[in-house]
Amino acid sequence: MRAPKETFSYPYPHPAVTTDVVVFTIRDERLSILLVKRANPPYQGEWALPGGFLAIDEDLDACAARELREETGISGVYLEQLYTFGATHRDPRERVISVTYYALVPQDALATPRAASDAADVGWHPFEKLPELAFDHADIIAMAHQRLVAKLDYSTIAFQFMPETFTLSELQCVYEVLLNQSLDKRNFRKRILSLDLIEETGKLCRSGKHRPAREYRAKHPKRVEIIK
Amino acid sequence: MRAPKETFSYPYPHPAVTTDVVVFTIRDERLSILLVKRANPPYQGEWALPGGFLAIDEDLDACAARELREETGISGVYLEQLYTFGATHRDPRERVISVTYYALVPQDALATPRAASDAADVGWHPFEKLPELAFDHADIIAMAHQRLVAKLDYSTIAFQFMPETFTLSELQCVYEVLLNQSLDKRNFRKRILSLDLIEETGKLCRSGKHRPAREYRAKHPKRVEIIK
DNA sequence: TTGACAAGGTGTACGGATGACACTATGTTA
DNA sequence: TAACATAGTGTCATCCGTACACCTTGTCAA
Repeated sequence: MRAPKETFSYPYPHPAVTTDVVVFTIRDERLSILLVKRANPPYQGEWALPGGFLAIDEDLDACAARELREETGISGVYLEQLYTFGATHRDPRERVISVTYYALVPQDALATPRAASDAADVGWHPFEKLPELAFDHADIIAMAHQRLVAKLDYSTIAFQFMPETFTLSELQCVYEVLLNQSLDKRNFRKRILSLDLIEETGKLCRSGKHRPAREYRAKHPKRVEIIK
Repeated sequence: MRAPKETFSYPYPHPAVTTDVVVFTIRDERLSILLVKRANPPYQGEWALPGGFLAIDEDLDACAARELREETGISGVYLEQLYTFGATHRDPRERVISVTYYALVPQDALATPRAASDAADVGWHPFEKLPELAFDHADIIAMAHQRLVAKLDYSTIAFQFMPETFTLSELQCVYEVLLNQSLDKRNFRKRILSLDLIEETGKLCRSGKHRPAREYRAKHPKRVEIIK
């Protein structure tokens, strides 16, 4: 991918620029984060966020999307710039500025992510018990989580965790996991339906030995609306 | 400042990294932004945001604060990272990633800013009638304004526009300018005082031929609290 | 001295939104 | 056909946001 044949010179020192992505999903009713095990130094063998160096002719958003796709096989998901981390010694190799993003992956996404060449392993880790992380990636995750929870309050960002169709109970479960508290079923339904942003598909969702639930879909699945 | 004696070489191309700062204040009951007129190409003679290149051993926040101080003489003000702009051809010279910040300057700050060596001029411009701007700086300002207005709703960020002591009418005026609408005096006072984040100094503020107003100060002037 | 001026400072009542709360409905399975 | 497990539904009390008008007080000029 990066095969040096020449060198690139500048009259002033330049930092390297990377993008790193905090990928959230909800698995088994737990908020989880996708991590890759580093195959090479520094921090060889430790878990880190997917990410990598910006190509010189590539937009930042494109770089984040590409790294995500290359390192985990995930694409087409919600991706938003988070913050830029640039402390002077956050990478022992050279000065590195990391433009960080966060991504939200729907629950069902059959994303058993595959490891890329420069990763020894890839896997989902529950947010509540993350391993030790390389670089300042624990700080990045903390900020991403903060942003995600804040956005629950004033946007429909949680819909990005849902598959194309879903039931109200499933949606409520996502909110409960993210907020880490249980919600009243009637109030929850009242509030969500009053937004007028989801509609019934007309189908029922059968699962288990009990009454089937109505199936819904987002009217604009890709859109994150600001509410209230 | 940047006197090249040698060159710096890397096995892969590196972008340049800059910080740019959107400096807001309120002057004459108008939201205003500090711009510098560029003394050198590209965009020579056009207005731009204060900012400049990141030193290789300098933190991002420090770079923004330094550029602000060097180019305008302003320091010690509220400064927060906004967003990172990195479109591939936003600077004609080379690939440049701009980590942008916004700053809030108190009303009274006797900041008649002084022009630095690489600026032909420095001055405040009303947000409502900005000149043509260099690079993608108009986009940066638009995003900063959006962030600022959003934060009014759920934080005490507006206090950062106030001098050390101020009256409730002055504070209300700041909110009215930022929200671009008039507010009810009683409701405004009720809401602000109920936060319990400002206190009376005990002094009165005389100005004009009318009843003097009580003077207040923020209990924690440097802190921006999240409210509600 | 006094009266006009101009902004400072104060309370109440209404309506909508939010939060608490419990039972019936329906498909599955044994 | 009965037990089970989740789906689905409405009301009432409380709180919060908003609308609204008059008295107070220092200044200044007549």
